[in-house]
Amino acid sequence: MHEIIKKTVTKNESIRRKLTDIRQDNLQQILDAAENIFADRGFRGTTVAAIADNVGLPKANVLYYFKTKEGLYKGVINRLLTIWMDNMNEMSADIHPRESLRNYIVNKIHQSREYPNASRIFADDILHGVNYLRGPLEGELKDQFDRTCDVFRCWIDKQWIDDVNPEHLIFMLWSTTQAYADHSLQMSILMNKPQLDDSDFEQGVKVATQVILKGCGLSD
Amino acid sequence: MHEIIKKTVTKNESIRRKLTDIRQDNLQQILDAAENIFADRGFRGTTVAAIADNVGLPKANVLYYFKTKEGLYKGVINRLLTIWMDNMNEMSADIHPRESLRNYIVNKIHQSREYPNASRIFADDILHGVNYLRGPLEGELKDQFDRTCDVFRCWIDKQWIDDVNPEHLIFMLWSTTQAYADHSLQMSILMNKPQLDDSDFEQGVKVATQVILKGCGLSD
DNA sequence: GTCTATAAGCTGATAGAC
DNA sequence: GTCTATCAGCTTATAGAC
Repeated sequence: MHEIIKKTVTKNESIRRKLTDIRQDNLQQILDAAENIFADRGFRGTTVAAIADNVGLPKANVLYYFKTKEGLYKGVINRLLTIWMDNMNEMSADIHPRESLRNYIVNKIHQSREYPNASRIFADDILHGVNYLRGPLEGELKDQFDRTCDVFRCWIDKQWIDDVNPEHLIFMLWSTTQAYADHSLQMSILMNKPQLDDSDFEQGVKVATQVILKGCGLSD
Repeated sequence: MHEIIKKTVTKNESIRRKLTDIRQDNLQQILDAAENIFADRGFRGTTVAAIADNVGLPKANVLYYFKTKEGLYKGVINRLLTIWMDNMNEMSADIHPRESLRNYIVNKIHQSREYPNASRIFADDILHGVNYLRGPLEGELKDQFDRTCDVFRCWIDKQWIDDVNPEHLIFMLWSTTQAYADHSLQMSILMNKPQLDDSDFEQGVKVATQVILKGCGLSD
């Protein structure tokens, strides 16, 4: 009898485990497809049907998992924010900006190349009325922003860099580096290329570090 | 008899003139409304009905003037491109970059403030699949881009500025200055303000000129 | 959990009276 | 030239059989 009970329990758990796996797998696949399509066509330009087709699932199934299109969009944004924050190598007041600032730029442009969806979806959210980023921007992103400003002020106090307004220096760093995701199409057209390649990203890193480091008073 | 004929002609012309005025006036109003709404919600997020409501005209009337939503969008883009190109103070190889480059930055940020719609609609067009800018980008905009690159190369040859890759320097100038239109919402949220004010645009100009001029090897 | 069928509403565009 | 009425198609979302 013990055996039977045990077996039954094991079997039930095994089934539950399997269903959980399917669920996790579907959630993952839906989020992946949604991320790509939202990045490509924006929130309003994306249809649930397009996402479902991309995963190979019926539309109703997608809506079973996420209930609404907005919910799915929020799911995508939240997942991207996690990666975004985790990958973010924050700058430190103790490490000299010559390395710290250079590292930050290299990292941000690398991120624009490897995860362009994040930058593009965020850009679309800010550009238009959707604005689901308002919450995070007022919370965790603002905290990070404030901390980075403090680091810059520290560097200025120590006279490691020139007296440059920290807030606007960050805006400059962000727009310059994120352009390699958001404006990559424009760049490639103007440079007569089908798309940006290794050398373009290299040049981008080179110009951004060269100009911003020297512009902040850091000699080569 | 001469008098009668003359009078009739005059009256017809007067009527035609008046109708032409109404036509021009309506076209203008529709384009104005469309520009604002396209800038706010993107191409796909904009409805013809919203534009018509904004002008106070029936939807069918708007479509009488522009036939299709795409046509209206193209009309808006073309009008913005004209302003964009006209307002563009191109840089000159003869004028020293200390003035020329500073002027360019001041002008671009001013434009981001005064005509944010242009920057936002262009950003949306590049960010998503719409891409009606591809034509101009391959034509007149590319010509201007190439000319500016040549000016930079000239400055480098004369050793007026450091050896900075001209293409990517322009990308940096554009993204930094246009951020004051495209990312103004993000900026204001992070700085705890309802919207950007005079001092923010001043600081933006200051930081951009300070960092980019010095970063290109131009001493204060 | 999955999927077909369908509701309910909106969108671009047109026909046709004035 | 203007506007009402309306169409055909698509969109989000749900009901209900399996």
